[in-house]
Amino acid sequence: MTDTDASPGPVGIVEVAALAGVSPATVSRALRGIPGVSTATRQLVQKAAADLGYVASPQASALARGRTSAIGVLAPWISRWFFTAVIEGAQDVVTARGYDLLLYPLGANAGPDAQPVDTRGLHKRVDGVLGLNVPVTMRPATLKTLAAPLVTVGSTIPGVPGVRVDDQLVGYLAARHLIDLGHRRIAFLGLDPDDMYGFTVARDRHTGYCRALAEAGLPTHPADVEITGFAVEAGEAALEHQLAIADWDPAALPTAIVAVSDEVAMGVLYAARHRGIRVPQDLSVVGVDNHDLSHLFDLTTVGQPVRQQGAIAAQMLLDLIDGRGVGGGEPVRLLEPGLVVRNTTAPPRAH
Amino acid sequence: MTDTDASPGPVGIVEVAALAGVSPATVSRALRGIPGVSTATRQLVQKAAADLGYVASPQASALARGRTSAIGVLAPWISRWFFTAVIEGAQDVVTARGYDLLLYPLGANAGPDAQPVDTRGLHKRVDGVLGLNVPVTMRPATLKTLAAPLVTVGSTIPGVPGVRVDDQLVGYLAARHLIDLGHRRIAFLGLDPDDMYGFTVARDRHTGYCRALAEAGLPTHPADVEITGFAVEAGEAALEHQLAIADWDPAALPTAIVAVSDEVAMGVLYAARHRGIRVPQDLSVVGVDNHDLSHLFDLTTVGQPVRQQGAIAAQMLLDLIDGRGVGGGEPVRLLEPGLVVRNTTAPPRAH
DNA sequence: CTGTTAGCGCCTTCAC
DNA sequence: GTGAAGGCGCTAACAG
Repeated sequence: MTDTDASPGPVGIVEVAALAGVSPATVSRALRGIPGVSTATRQLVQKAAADLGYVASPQASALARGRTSAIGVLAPWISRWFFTAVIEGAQDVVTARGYDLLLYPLGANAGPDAQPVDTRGLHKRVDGVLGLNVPVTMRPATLKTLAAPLVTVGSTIPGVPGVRVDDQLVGYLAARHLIDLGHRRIAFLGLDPDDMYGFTVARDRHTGYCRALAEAGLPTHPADVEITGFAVEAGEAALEHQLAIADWDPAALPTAIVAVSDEVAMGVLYAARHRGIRVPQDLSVVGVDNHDLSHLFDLTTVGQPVRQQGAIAAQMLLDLIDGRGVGGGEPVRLLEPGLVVRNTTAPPRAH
Repeated sequence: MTDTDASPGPVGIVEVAALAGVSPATVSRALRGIPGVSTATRQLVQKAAADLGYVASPQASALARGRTSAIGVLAPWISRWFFTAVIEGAQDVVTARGYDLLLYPLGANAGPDAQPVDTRGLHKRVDGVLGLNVPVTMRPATLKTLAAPLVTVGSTIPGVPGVRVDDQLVGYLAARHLIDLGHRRIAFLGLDPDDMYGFTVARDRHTGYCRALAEAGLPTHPADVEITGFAVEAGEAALEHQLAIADWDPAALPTAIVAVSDEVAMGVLYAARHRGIRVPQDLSVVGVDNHDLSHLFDLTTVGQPVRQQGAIAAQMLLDLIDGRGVGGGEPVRLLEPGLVVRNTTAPPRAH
């Protein structure tokens, strides 16, 4: 395995061709595993390429083939654990197939007054797009001008293939767990700020929560449902707000809380601790995600396979790019969530 | 602002040229803000381009200019908070300058028996590389074949420009804070697994810690320094190990701990809680980073400006790419860490 | 100030 | 099974 190229000039396909004593066309064919090249020639070329340390220019290749060998990740931002975990899952798959991953964080553009994302020309950069909780503001016209296959992870867009966890089941499992423990007044902290992102996630989880309550014959109290988004701070604020509504009497709080994400749950735990509310004795809390750090809080949560969603979505996207439709079935793959019981849930205090 | 292009065929530079009644070359010049185009013509072209929804093909442009307008991020992995925060900081800067960000996680290749990273051809994909805690295994020959400007963040490579926090000062501030509180036996949990990554980070922080102890005339006890890496689990394990060494007698533990990262500190806090060791009454803990979630643990920590490091590094890299050397001075920018006192540190128990 | 002429490096018809 | 020619879409160097 020779690993040096002392050649000063950049090595292109012609250099390899010269060394191997064949034409550039043959080099191209040989190196890409295209049939119609004798085994002997192929090996000869491969050796020459290796000796020279040749790697085809992605730009030139892209220009000639009309393919970029890159896929883009569209996400509101990336510093939330969920997104990076999905990206890692996707990365493995696309890398193995020779694709690069481009980051397109929407940043400020994910907010309520987001500009319609300019996706024109995106298809010139990437062969496909992975949309992580793509905001509603993207849908109207921009998606049409995207002109590249799109697969979503998390929040779903009608008519667009995607991967997500069964969010209604998520909400159901969380609420059901609390009901089974004996709770009868359960809050849901986690509706989306009005149309902020257009996530279907929060709404679906709320729906599942409502179903569990209904099944158990429990009433739903409007004040027990809060709009939070997914951030830690929102969880803190929501518990404070609940306290305020309860006239600062902890005993008047719901006895249990379903948080839309582990981050929100962490915020709730934090606020509870600082208010002297004991978890789980005074208040039970369930999160969602099984965040990498959730075990540090002994947080009971409804886990979802995050990296796996990224991997599956990437696979679907690559298949789409290759013309293979999403493997004959539903366009949206639903994964199963699973309850992870730790220590932030317990039966309610006896009155 | 017309925003539709009903034209079926893809619009290229010639279409725009035709509509504007000029040559492709003029379109190219006008759209890229190159001087030597009359204001009238420029506006004409811009209007035509807008009407057609034209965006130049990055590949074609790259091929013609010999520039990719992309920069690569080389990192062990991305799901650690530090890395994503750095990336976000960098993203803003590069995006504003029209560059894309490519992800090159080293993945399994970051481990002790990592393959020398294959960076040949990387320069064909990107104009520059941002190295986040690039492992030692990359240094030998691979860096030479990189053939593209490199700027590091975090761990430094001799002779390579970079941005990092003053890690010795980090270690010093953490230890000094504990000393000032009255602690006399302070552990350091955080040396790197032997040469695993070749980070300079851990070593430097340890050096600062030693200096603070020496200044205070305190002895350093070898058993009080542990190899952990940067992960949560390592923090848990390290405290368990400390307990084992102390024959499971909490009173025989050091009274304070400097953890190399907030994640390690979180692990320590978790283990302490489960062992009934009270923080900060029985044990003080200081972390490093000021992680987004560290306030949830009331964690005292030595904060560093993470996103800012990403932004500065990106700026340096772009300057390097543009031929402007790193603005006349040290090749490595040192940022100041700052102690953030919360509630995991207190004076030691009186004997 | 603007147009014309050559490529950038590779891939893909077509011939052989 | 292999080679020769043309072009992917844009930009840079030279004219004018």
